[in-house]
Amino acid sequence: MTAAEPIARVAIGLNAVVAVVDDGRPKVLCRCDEDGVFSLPYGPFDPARHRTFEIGLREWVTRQTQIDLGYIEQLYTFGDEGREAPAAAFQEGAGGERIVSVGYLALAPEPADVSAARGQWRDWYDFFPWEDWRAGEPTALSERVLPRLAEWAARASDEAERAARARRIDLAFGADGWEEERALDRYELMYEADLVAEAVRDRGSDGPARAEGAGPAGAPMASDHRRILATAVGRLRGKLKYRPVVFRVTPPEFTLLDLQRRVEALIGFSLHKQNFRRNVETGGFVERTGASERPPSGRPAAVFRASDRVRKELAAAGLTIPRLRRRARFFGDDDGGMTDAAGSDSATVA
Amino acid sequence: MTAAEPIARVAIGLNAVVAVVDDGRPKVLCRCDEDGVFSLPYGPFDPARHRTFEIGLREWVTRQTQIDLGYIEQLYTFGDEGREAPAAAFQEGAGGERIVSVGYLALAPEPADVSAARGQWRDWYDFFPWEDWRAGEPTALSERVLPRLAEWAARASDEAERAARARRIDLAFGADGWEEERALDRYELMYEADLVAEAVRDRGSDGPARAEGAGPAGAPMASDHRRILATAVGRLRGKLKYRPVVFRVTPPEFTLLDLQRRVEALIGFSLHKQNFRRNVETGGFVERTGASERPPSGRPAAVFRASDRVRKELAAAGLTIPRLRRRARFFGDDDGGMTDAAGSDSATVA
DNA sequence: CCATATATGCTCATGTTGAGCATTAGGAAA
DNA sequence: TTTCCTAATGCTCAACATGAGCATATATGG
Repeated sequence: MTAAEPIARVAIGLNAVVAVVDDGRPKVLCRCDEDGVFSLPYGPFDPARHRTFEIGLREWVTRQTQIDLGYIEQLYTFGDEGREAPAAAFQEGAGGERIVSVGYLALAPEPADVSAARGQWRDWYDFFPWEDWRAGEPTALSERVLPRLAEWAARASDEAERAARARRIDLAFGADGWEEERALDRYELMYEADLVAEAVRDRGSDGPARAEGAGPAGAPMASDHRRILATAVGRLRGKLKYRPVVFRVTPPEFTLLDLQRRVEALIGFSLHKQNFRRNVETGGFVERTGASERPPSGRPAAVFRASDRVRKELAAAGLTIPRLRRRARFFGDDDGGMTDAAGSDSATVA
Repeated sequence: MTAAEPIARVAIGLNAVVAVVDDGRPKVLCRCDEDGVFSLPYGPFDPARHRTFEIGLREWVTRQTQIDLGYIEQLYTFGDEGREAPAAAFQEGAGGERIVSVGYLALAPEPADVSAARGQWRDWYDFFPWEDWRAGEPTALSERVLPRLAEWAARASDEAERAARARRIDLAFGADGWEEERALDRYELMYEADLVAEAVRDRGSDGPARAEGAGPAGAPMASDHRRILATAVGRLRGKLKYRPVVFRVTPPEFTLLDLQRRVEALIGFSLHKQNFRRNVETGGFVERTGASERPPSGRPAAVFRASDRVRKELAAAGLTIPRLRRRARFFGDDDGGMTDAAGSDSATVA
């Protein structure tokens, strides 16, 4: 009741997942340290200098990569012990102490040149090979990941735990259908099952991950950055379906196929071309510029841009990007399943 | 590049929005201080004692209200200056310094008795009268809130700002259809426009809010708690449509009308009874117990419970609640509008 | 038995979705 | 030029989902 306790202060780290689609691939801005370990741009939050997290984040990213962030959105705040420590070395004088990470997602229409700043744009599927279903189910998934998860479930101490593990695997890895937004669940499960290198690193456990490198378990990242990246992947995938965020990773003018490829890159699976076009056009998201573009071969494609309405909405800085009325369905979808969504989260544009 | 700066430490506050539906009304657990100001249960996060935020949060809530939280989910982390300070008095020795609030949403099937702990279950529409459309558009909205927002827009210094304000009002307050999930956007806009008492308090500005009390602008709360509550309302409303979360605010057995009323209470508008039933039944979310219940008058209603599938899913503690495949629509909805959603966010059950 | 209040069953027009066929328009090869 | 090849585009269709509302069933209280 009486809330008088000595207050512990905590160091807060700001992490950015800066995503673009380049050459048909979803890429994320990374830095690569001396040991070849990738990390996200990050830095400590200093309340004395920054009125908001976002201001601090923008400053850190600019300082580390020379990039000015446009659209950004808060993802999640990670506060659990043992996930951030090993590589959270940005701090001097914070050794061993808890660091809370606030993750952000930023989107940009193209990869800026970051070579001067030791930056790199990495295909995010390097970190999550099992998430890319554009060419069908990834072989790494069925041949390596799932069997190992099954072993992990089997290793459970008792039957109840075994069943619980099996159920979680089914849910995350889609026993009844792959759900692309579950990227975080999948990564977390693999972490728990010691299938990713970070788990071995953090827990000193000795799993199959040690020998893998960037194989079926994907490339590891510093600290809890891969977890933050997985959060970003899942969040962006969810959002793509309900918000015109694609236009944040798209140049002002584009063909519908280009647009589709960007969506596919992020969402991780392929779409029916004609239906995609119908959806986008009849939905009033795009409008023709009148120009057309000749592909290397084939009929020229009409060039589009985001519709006036969408552009207005994207310009509504500091306010959540809008949607129109969505009929309420309770509480699931067509398959009788349930989908994952969240309420309004805010986003800002520099 | 070199990340060596002295690291500032920050106090972190954990805030819980504990929601139930009681007697057809959505209620939130509050504490009421000496001055009659409501606040959410909260307390500082102490990394030395709590391995995770959630553990800390559960402890605080239990200590303050004797309640053991079940399902909880992280909402958002608020770090901006000037929103938390005035009433964030839980700390001794943190005076004036920045406090970061991590907000959580908790759901329970019924209101526990919290009278002994100075707790109260308050109808959340006391705080957001404009959010309850169950009986049609709230008069407070059209008669008081909207006109004042229009005045605020008109007061803008220049035309560009005026247009921007008008656009934001349209988006948040649904010029083309009310979107129930936008609760946070609406509250934030009202805060910016000095329509809510907290704005006056925080900024010392002198708006119409001062004279309102809990009138059309709703009852104020301590610190930034009302903002956190608005976040919770929006998030829960969004989630209700895609996840079987209703069953977290529902007793094990219920009639379909009871279920519907709970959804309506949270979502803030009324539903077509037969269609709701069709949706819930054909979706396989519920199953009949065989029993029936006699209402005060009228035909007895069949008693249902959450289906086996739903119960299993709800039991998947520590993992995001599942959904089945949702067909990808890009990137909007039927009306050609765009909807708000987010990716996977995790939730745990005690 | 009648009036009243729900619960519950069903129908219907409309709109959406997933698939796929057919046609069109450039460049390149024959 | 004519023929191929490759995409872009236009359209059709069946299955299903959604929003509304009519009709019936089963209680309770005169």
